[in-house]
Amino acid sequence: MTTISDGEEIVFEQPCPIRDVLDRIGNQWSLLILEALAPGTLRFNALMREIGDISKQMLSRTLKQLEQDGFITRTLYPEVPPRVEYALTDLGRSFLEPMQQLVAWAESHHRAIVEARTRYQANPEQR
Amino acid sequence: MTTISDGEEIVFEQPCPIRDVLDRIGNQWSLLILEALAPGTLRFNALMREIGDISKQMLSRTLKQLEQDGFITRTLYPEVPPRVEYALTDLGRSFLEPMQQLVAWAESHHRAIVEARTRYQANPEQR
DNA sequence: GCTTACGGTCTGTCTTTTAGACCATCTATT
DNA sequence: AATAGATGGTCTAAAAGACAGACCGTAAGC
Repeated sequence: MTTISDGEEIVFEQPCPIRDVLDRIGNQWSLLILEALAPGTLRFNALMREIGDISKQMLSRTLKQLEQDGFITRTLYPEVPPRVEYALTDLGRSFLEPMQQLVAWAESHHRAIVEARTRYQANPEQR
Repeated sequence: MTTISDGEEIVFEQPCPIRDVLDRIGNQWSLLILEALAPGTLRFNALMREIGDISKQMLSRTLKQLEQDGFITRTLYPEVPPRVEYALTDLGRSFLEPMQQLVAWAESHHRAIVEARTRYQANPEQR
């Protein structure tokens, strides 16, 4: 992400929206979190368990980003121990559709990719 | 990526294909490269110019991955100076469809995301 | 009084990304 | 004749990012 100093304030350049969106959702964790939230609201630790191998830090940070970008809401119930619920917004839900297409593609072409890798490793002569 | 030692050899776990596919195409550069190649074959330096702010190293590395995974082909013409052409395979082209959907979503919801960010920064009190 | 659970933050380490120099060969310019 | 630029990369050192794990305060359960 390029930043240019415009007088006193910092301006974030977003030449094409794709870059901008990719910066956020173009990482493993964001997509996995959105997928985990697709069926419904989840709490912090429930998300951790659902995803399995994400660290607290990355979950916390990614959730913050997703909230910031309007994909999810964060609701804190001031109980003890605290309860925090994360849920998709309309924007987040609208993103599910293209994402599901991607996931579907991944599932149906996974075998082809694995095969391509095997082929690649079997023919190192032409490199 | 989790690895478990299975007796003598190392086994790479790929519990869900989504993780596996995301590992490769779930990064900025891969998607941008595939998008750049969508209209047709391009040479190395042409790709650099097209994408603009990618380093040679990352371009080289990501192209290698994409080739490995069967998304693109690499054709070296042994001339001087050397000419290397990158083109989408059928697999790569088939990926364009879900990707275009994602790009379309990004374009049409970009404004909403930027607005969400602005709102977020305007209301720091509830955090 | 010790452990567990909650939702995180902080720290130090490890990995990835980046910018930029470098390589060999040829053509075009000065 | 010297030099600059283009080709498609690799290499290195520094910056940025991700990770695991310790830590926090409060309260309930044992």
